[in-house]
Amino acid sequence: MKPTDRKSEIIAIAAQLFKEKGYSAVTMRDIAQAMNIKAASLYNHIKSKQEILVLIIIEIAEEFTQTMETIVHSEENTIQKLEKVIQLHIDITLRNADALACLNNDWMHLADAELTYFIKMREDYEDNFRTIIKNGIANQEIKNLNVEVIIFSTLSTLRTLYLWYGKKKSPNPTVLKSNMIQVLLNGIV
Amino acid sequence: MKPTDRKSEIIAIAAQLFKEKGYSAVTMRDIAQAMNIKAASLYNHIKSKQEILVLIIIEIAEEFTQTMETIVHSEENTIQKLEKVIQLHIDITLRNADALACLNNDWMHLADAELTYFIKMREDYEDNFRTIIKNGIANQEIKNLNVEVIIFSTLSTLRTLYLWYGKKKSPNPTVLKSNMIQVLLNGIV
DNA sequence: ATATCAAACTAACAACTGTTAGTTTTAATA
DNA sequence: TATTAAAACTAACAGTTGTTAGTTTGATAT
Repeated sequence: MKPTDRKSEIIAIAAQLFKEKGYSAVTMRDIAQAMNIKAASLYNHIKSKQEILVLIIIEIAEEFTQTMETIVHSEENTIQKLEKVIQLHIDITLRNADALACLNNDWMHLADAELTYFIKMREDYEDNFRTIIKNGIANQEIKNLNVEVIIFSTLSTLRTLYLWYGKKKSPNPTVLKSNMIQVLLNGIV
Repeated sequence: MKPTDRKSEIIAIAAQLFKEKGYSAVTMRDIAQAMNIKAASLYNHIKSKQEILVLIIIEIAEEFTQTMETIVHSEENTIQKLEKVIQLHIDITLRNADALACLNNDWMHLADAELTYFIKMREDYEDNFRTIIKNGIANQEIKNLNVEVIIFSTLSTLRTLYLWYGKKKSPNPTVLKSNMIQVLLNGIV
């Protein structure tokens, strides 16, 4: 479970702290203290605080973007595609909830090229999601409701999974997935 | 639209800035600049930066808590109660999206008594929501799915409404409400 | 015209921020 | 044992932070 090299360790601990208090509220001295070293020592491993944020966010954003790309262009039907999207979010949440929290809350503190890049990926992701839903409606696999409402209610839930997972009352991954599919696709009534 | 007194004006502008960058990343000088005054002048109207946060968050949290209390103890059936909850979130989102964003993202920067108070209100709110769902399942008004999954998928969507409202593609409030009820209660498939 | 008072201002503070430079420690290798 | 390189350290920097003290401005009421 423990990261092998020191740099990964810094990134993991930083993500954890960012999740709790947000990027701006966490100081380099906070991160250092959590590792039982001094702040200056961090710079033997990383270039800047900003670099930590980039390393936390971009990799995971790329995984979302690329997997979504694959799903959209697959030959499956709409329901199967949506199940794959749900699976994607659950997988990443289980693997790295801290980084996901950071991506959700602190992306706006990215700078320059990385900020632009991130926004582009997010737009692409949502556009691909929109395509799936629109095709589903056209095929009558999905009810003819407002597309934006469908997208945002589904994505809101999937994006904030990290907030709920790990709580006492949250179910195990398998139950979570099947229930999530039920709730998001078929409703609760 | 413009707040009558200067203090409300500060709170409104602060909420707007907090929404964009988060509490910690916004400085008193940022807030002052947005009002075309100097940072020190803010202290003629407010006690501290922390007080601004409290004023933004607590009032709105109390409204959620109290209205939810009323809904739970009403004589309506489960579906009607859930519709009222959806209505509550939409109403507050439309009236004060900035404060809602702040409540969602910056509550952890509350301190001492207010932090405790806020967490208590949030727990009460979720407990009441849980009660509604459990009763609904017992009455067979709601499918017998995992209660926590139902709660968190619904609440996630309602809580992050502020992220979506105001975007070009978002529908008008009436359409939003009816579609939201459809999607959250009856599903999309 | 004078007094009043809210609300702006200037100047400054002590603490904290990210970061750099240069030095010492630690542990593995030759 | 001596050498080396990674990774820790101390000390300090320049800029920013929330906040206070004391002063000036400008409009309103006397």
